[in-house]
Amino acid sequence: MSVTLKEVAALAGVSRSAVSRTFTEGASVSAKTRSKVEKAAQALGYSPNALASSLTTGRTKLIGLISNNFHNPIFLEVFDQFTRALQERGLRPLIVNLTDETEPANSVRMLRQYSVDAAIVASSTLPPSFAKAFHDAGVPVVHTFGRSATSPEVHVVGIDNVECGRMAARELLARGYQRLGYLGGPKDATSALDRHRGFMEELSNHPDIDVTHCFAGAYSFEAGRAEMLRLLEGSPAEAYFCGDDILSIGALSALTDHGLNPGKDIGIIGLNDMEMSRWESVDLTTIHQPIKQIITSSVDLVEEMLKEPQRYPEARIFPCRV
Amino acid sequence: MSVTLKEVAALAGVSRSAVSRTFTEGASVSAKTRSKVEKAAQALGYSPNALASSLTTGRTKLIGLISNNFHNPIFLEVFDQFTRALQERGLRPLIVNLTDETEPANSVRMLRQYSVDAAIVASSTLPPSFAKAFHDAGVPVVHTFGRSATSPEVHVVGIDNVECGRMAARELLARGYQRLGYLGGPKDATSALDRHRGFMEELSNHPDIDVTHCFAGAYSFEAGRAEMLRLLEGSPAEAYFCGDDILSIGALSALTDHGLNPGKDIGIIGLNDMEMSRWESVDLTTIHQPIKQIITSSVDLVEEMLKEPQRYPEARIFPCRV
DNA sequence: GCAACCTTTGCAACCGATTGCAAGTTTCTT
DNA sequence: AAGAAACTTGCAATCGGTTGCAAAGGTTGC
Repeated sequence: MSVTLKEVAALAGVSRSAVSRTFTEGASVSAKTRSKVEKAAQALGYSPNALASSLTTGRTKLIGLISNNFHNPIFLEVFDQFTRALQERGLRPLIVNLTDETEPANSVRMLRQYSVDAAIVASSTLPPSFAKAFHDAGVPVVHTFGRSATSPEVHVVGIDNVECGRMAARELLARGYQRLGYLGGPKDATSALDRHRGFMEELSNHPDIDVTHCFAGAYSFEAGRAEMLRLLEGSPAEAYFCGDDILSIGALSALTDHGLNPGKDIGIIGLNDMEMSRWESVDLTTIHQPIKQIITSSVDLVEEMLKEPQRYPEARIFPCRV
Repeated sequence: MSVTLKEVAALAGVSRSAVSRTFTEGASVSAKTRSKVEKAAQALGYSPNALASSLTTGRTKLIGLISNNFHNPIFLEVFDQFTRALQERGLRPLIVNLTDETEPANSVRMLRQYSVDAAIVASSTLPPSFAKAFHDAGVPVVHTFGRSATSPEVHVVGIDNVECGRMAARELLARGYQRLGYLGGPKDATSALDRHRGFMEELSNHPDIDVTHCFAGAYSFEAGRAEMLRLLEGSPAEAYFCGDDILSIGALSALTDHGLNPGKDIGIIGLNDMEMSRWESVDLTTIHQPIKQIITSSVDLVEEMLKEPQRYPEARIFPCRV
């Protein structure tokens, strides 16, 4: 089917080792044989089989990219950045879609079958224990968008969600709102829980402020919208902090439908910096998460782990801004 | 590092072949040895190395998934569906992000290095020649969202974009508009060109209708919005057919900003059925593309090609509806 | 011109599996 | 109970590469 080392060696009139060495960085080959080999390889259209060589070298350059978040539009950008960052470094992303699956066992087995060099868990709705399962199986792992505090067992790259919650609280206070609300989603996202915690923490210093909370049924436009509509039936707060931009957009849509003016009648502050939030003519106030840096840093970390697998777990936390 | 066949064989007290056969569908092993092997494998936590076996079997179950479309939100769903459909069938997606890259040579080489069993080119902005490069290199390929007409050389799965253009024209005519416009994007998307052609074709039967066209600078919200704003400066048509929903949404936003009421003051018809189009309180009329079926069918086709590589190229075209 | 050294090269073993073949077992016929 | 047929099993070669080792070749110094 495809051209092999042997055929190139035969054509070039050298041994198989010579061919192998020509394509190996830093191996000992004379200029003369190298050029003979290169000519032969060119003629036959040869390129080395990465999988076969991985057998002896123990490196596949395959990186498992694992996520369960295929609905939040922000993740399209996440995948874009990840795939590009990986391929720029000569690594290949092997995707695992975890929708409807929370058990790590399967993914771990699959990725070990393909001998990935490392895995990236990109999700805030997967528990730290999930990432740890890879670590325990001997697969170097980075948990991107993970929570730092409770898992010093694996590398984590992300933001300080508690601090983001505080920021949101401070921002709304600064704008003079008196009755605040938190609009969150399902409790399985550790990130949103942390944001909630930070929000409450900050407000506990202001006993005069009235604060309520409520939770939508999912992290989705529909759920955010439905929840806000429900709130509008009763007596809503003056401003809400939404656990995620996708909820914010839903909530905004509900406000508009009710003829309310977001930012004037009811304040909304989101988090994630979705491209869409800039689209809306009413510009949503949002807390910016430096996605690009987070991802670059995650991939850096992966590369470092390839060199030094036993590296001590590290948390890289990036600051956010309103 | 990880457990190998040999160790399992040693523990179970059988030959390596016996172990290999217990993990191979339809191989000849007695119940007794099978159970011995399974027990040993269990104890050691063994699972076969897919890459090593690919060496002899010639099958990796790796499928290249190639796209350059990481900005249109509809593609998050596309990736979701593709990755799930592939993994349900025991295949693994190896992603290639083609942003800023139009030369097939690199991707072809890379995917051959990893001996992918097949490739899926998922994009309407990549030329048929791109997909053909894989075919020529001996890699079975399916071009999803490709154009059927001019490339009987590779398998194509998608919709009839010309017919979609006609549908849009008929729909707008049925609503009684007299002055119609086409709002397209850059000319590199064959899909949008075909839609344009169908639109014009249909209208050529109605010489009494006034038709204009214009092109936005990109397939993006911003570009659609900017172009519509520009149109509103002059004397816009009564209704527009947009080459893609993302343009439609941008255009809608422009209308709203001008205090116009989409659907009443100016009609807009889009194409792609973005989730977002349902979000807008003003519901955008859009031509629905059966994404899920298209993808399932693409993956079916990939599977069939694995069995029968020389299969004659086929175009699978799905109907759309308004 | 010779010894000591460094570079280049091929041999052969190995990575982790699969598989054709032939020998050994078991089961079925008659 | 003997022979045929069917099933199991291990050996050894193979897939496409890599790499330690030792021999061969080339330099250098004296």
